[in-house]
Amino acid sequence: MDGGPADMPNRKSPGRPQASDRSDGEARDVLIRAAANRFAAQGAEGTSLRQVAEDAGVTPAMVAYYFRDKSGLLEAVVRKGLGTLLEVIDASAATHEPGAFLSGLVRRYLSALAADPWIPQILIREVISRESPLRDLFVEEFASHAVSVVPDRVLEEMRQGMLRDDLDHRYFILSMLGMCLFPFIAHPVLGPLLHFDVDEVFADDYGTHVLELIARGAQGGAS
Amino acid sequence: MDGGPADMPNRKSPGRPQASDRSDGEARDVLIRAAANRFAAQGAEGTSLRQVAEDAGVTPAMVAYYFRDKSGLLEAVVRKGLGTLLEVIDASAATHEPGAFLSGLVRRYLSALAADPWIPQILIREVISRESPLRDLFVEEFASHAVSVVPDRVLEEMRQGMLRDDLDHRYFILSMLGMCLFPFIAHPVLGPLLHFDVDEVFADDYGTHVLELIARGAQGGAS
DNA sequence: TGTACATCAGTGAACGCGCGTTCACTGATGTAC
DNA sequence: TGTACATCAGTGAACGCGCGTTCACTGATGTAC
Repeated sequence: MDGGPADMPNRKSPGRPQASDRSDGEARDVLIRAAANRFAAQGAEGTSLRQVAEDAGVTPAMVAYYFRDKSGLLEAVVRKGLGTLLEVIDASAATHEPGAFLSGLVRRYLSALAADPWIPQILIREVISRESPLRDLFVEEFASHAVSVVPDRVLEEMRQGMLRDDLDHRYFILSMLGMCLFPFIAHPVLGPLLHFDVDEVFADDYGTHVLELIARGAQGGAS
Repeated sequence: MDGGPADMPNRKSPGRPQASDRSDGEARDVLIRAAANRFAAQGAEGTSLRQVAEDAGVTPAMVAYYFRDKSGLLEAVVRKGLGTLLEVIDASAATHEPGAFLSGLVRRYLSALAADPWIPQILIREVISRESPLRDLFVEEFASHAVSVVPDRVLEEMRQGMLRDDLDHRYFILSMLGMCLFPFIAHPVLGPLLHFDVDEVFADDYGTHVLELIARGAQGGAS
């Protein structure tokens, strides 16, 4: 019955695994992906490291090994999400065609969120609304850069006449962010009720809606 | 030193309290208010019943006494918030002046959220995005009613020519909800960065911004 | 109008479970001589 | 080219703390006779 050292198909066994056993991603990345999905679905406090570890196919002790503790794991997840969003901002800022910044940003933003819906969910639930060390990370690593780029470009589009110059740009940014983020957060409950799904097609259609709303407003001919 | 039965200024003592001791609100209401604030600031899972009880000036056992368990307390908090929002919808729906429904709804909505910022924070974090029994409560007690009223009135305003009839009303509702809710959720982190506060004055100014965005769009003369 | 009793609004100590975290090991891999 | 050793990637059992929850009580209040 004991066919030798290679008769266990499962990976779980003490000692350093053979290099051939290590599947595609390293344990560290697998943990981050598993944690991102769990944290988005259940909240970080509602998720146990045992759950995350089981999803990732490793032992909970691995969290301490790679991330020191649970908060380190959450921080790694958040850093990954913020990195994605920073790329979106910088890619949009690279365009200097007049009036193309805002529309490019909206489309890239929605597309990125549709690809990784855990990003807005975790940012809203674990970072933006909670007072925590992650808040500082968010401000230092992301918001300060975003705030130094986006409002300037919005004001520039106002000066170029692409946007009304009597807009309060702070309110405008708030409403843009709200429009773009909300569908991804509300999707679990409003998706079935309003019949929408968050995928690449939705990102495209909804982006068109948002940009048209900016361009023409929503009011009909009877103004 | 022992001056008799009335020498303890603090309330904590075994036995039923004297009627005169019972301060304004009953313990049940005090617990709901304390829980609403804590849950909004730290999340429900990040809040212990001992914290809530201490804020309310009672014993954690009181949660079981009035609400059976922690989930019952959260449910009571959510019911209270949904009740407030239902009143807002019904008050707005009572107006039958053409075109006044949507603007009235936005203004009342923002005003109600400014008065009780814990409502959007708890709805987003504990109800809307999480799969839980609260989701069903939300759908049955609130969303089904809201969905039976709001889209019809929006479609009516489209027919009356107040709104463009080529709008996708589902996307329109999503973007309106996002614009109205987001500032209250993001306020803890974006408030200091964008210099805004969520109070009655903000509700008024921001409401004007949102309604103008709907009415005219954001685009300048160079369209 | 007294009195006995049920009820009501709460206390406070204790329990047990699940969680994050720790720690002593293990066996494969890379490296110096 | 061997061999000894440090390192690396991971296991798995155990620990202790804090949490939600339970339970036996307590003393004021309302009520029936």
